[in-house]
Amino acid sequence: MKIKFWLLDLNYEFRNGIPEVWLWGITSDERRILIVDRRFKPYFYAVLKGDVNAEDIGNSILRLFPRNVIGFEVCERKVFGKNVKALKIYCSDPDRVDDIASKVKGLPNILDVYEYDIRFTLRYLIDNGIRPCGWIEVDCEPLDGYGNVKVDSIYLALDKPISIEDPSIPKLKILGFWFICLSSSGSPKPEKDPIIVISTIDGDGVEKMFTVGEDLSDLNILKRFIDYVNSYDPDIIVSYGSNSRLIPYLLERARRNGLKLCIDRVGSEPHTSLYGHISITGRINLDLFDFADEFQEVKVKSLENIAEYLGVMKAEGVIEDFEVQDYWHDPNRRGDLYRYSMDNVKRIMGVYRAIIDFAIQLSYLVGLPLDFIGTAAVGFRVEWFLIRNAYRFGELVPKRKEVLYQPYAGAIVLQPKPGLHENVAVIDFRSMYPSIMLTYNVSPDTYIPPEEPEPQCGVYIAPEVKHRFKRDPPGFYRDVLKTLIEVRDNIRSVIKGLSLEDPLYKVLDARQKAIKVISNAMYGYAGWIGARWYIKPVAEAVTAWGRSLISNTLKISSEIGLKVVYGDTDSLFVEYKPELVEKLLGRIRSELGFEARVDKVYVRILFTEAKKRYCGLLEDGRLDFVGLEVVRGDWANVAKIAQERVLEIIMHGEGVNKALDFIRSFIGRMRKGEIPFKEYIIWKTLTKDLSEYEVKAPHVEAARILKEKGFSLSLGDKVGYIISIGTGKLYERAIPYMLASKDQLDVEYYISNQVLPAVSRILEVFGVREEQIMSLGKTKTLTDFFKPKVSGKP
DNA sequence: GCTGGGCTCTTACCC
DNA sequence: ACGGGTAAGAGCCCAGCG
Repeated sequence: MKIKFWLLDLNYEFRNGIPEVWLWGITSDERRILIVDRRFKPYFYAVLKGDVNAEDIGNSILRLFPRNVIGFEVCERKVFGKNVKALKIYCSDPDRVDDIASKVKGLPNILDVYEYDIRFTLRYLIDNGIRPCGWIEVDCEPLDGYGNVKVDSIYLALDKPISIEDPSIPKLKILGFWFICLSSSGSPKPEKDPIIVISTIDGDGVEKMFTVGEDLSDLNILKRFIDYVNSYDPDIIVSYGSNSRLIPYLLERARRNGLKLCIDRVGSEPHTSLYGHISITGRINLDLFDFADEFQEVKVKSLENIAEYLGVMKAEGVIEDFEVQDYWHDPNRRGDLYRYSMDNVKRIMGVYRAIIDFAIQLSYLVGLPLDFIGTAAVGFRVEWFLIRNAYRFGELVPKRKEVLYQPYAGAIVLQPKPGLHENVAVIDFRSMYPSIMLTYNVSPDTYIPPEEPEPQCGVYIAPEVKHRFKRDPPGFYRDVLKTLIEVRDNIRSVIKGLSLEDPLYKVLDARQKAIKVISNAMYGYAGWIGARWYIKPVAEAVTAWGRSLISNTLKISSEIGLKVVYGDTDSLFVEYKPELVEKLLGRIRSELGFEARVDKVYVRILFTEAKKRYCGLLEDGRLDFVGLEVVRGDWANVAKIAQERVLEIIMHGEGVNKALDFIRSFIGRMRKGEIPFKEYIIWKTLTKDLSEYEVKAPHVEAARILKEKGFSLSLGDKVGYIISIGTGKLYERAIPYMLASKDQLDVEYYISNQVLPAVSRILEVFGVREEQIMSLGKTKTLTDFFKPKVSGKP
């Protein structure tokens, strides 16, 4: 019989000497099924020396490893674009492929071995051309003997699964959860601190809450939680921080209580996978924290901040770990704990709804299961996408090598013309780096090293660096990028015909966004020394062509008399004279062979002397803040608020005097203590282990204090601290914000080292020096603002 | 012993 | 554990100083 299903998750089991791939699926009539495929065998490639008899070598390998090697095929493949003769060597045990490959590598007439490090389940997906979060059809028959598996039906695959193009998504059963623990000091420790409330919400909005009694024994609530998960039987279990914190905590609490946390579909506990995330067999363990990086505007990546940013819920009523005991021991406030726990599940469900379409499409495009895709760093997302395409291209996947880091030149950034400019158009090249790779066939398999002769087809030569790339045939990157662009254009034209309410709209829009993300990350991948396909000249050539594009555009601008005020990498900021701008775009198209467009027009734009920092007023009255303190996460809010307000005043033409009035009154309010404590917190990331810091720094000292008090901190965490009154270095005066109070704040430090630098950076452009801001001396008049003078720099 | 200039370390941004 | 280019503050070092 033929079964069509949507692939949720997969794993493999080694049973009776046969590797079985288990495909967890959902059918269109919403049955949960398991398909077992015993037909797929693990393998690796051995590339042979040119003049040998492949059959003989294959047979000798068969004889050498009678139990482990079960067959071979002779085949033609490519290694960095060069044709090679290879043996595809099939093994019996997926876990021994690595080992056999390394032994085969040592045999005579073998040049090298490949693809022994591609995981079996991913190998299965790639070779069958099927994708997680996609529809699949397979010929199969019912299968018995898998009694402990919790699905509606189990089948044995009789043939290769086939991918079915169908963008629809079945109704998934979702369960969001959160819990709160009672710690006596610092962060809760699962070895001693019990869970006091577990809250859940399902996909239909049904809320459940499990609470402990006065005895603080969490045995019972863990049991009830486990039972509930199993009876609801979700496809996706979603939370925030599940991989690093929540599930490990639950596992340890269960263990302490003599329980097994059996919440998967085979009756076992969650386990850590090779990729570092926690796997719940047959379900998706979705950790929304893994997607927090997508929201660059949110600086402190807490659940409440992400949820607020996405418009789910205000970041209010938050109860921090160290405050839990106060609430618990106060009968009047215990309810607040329960409310907060449930609020967090509401936040989780809201964030889930905001990201799930994108996550599903990224999983589909890249081919990594939904629970890996979030955990995978950008480089690995690109890489798995490439590996899948390499198979199609006949290119063997190179192994990762240790490569020496060698920096290379990047993009051009122009010195901005400081001051206020009116009517400025931002011209940018559309997807500059991907376009360059496409146009000049820049790819690891088209690169011609200096010692090699020029091929028949001719070469493209990169400016400055002179790296050469074959004109033909299309390289691996060109092929992949071309497909991505075609698919994206296609989707965008389909979307245009859909109404916003059409369920397909959301799906397809998410898909085209996923494609864009991967396309734009290809250049970065190419220059990453950890990349399997890393070849420095590939990345170096891309930036060289980019620089020449920008400098040629500059030349054309000056030829046609269009003034340029700034530019960065793939953009030029020019005075907005529509006819001249059109002329420029036309010449870019005809003379340079690239597409550029007017990205936006600023009614007014302010540059300081610094690159990468400006503020622009858009036609609709909104302000763009770029690079300035306003958008940085490592300045106290007082500085950001003050700078933002000053820029509003200036950009809307209200004049320098009004800005000065504002600053003086703001500083006055700071001194009177009218600004809330939280606006003084400075957040900085711990980028290494505390012991590895070479110099003392405030956030590192604050982190040390926290650690001493029993708070757990790890790499990548943000530390919030304030600077307190006192003498000595800043790092001696830094106090973690949760241990500090308002009266300890060194307000004068914040005025002189946070607020004044942030606002004077702006006002300097108008000739206002920092000392003048505080003095009540003569200040500029309103008319001066319209004839801005640059401060007295050489 | 203190000061200030210059260098280094560190973080976070832009594209 | 995706690239290079850039700004900026605070720590740190040490020459120079009656």
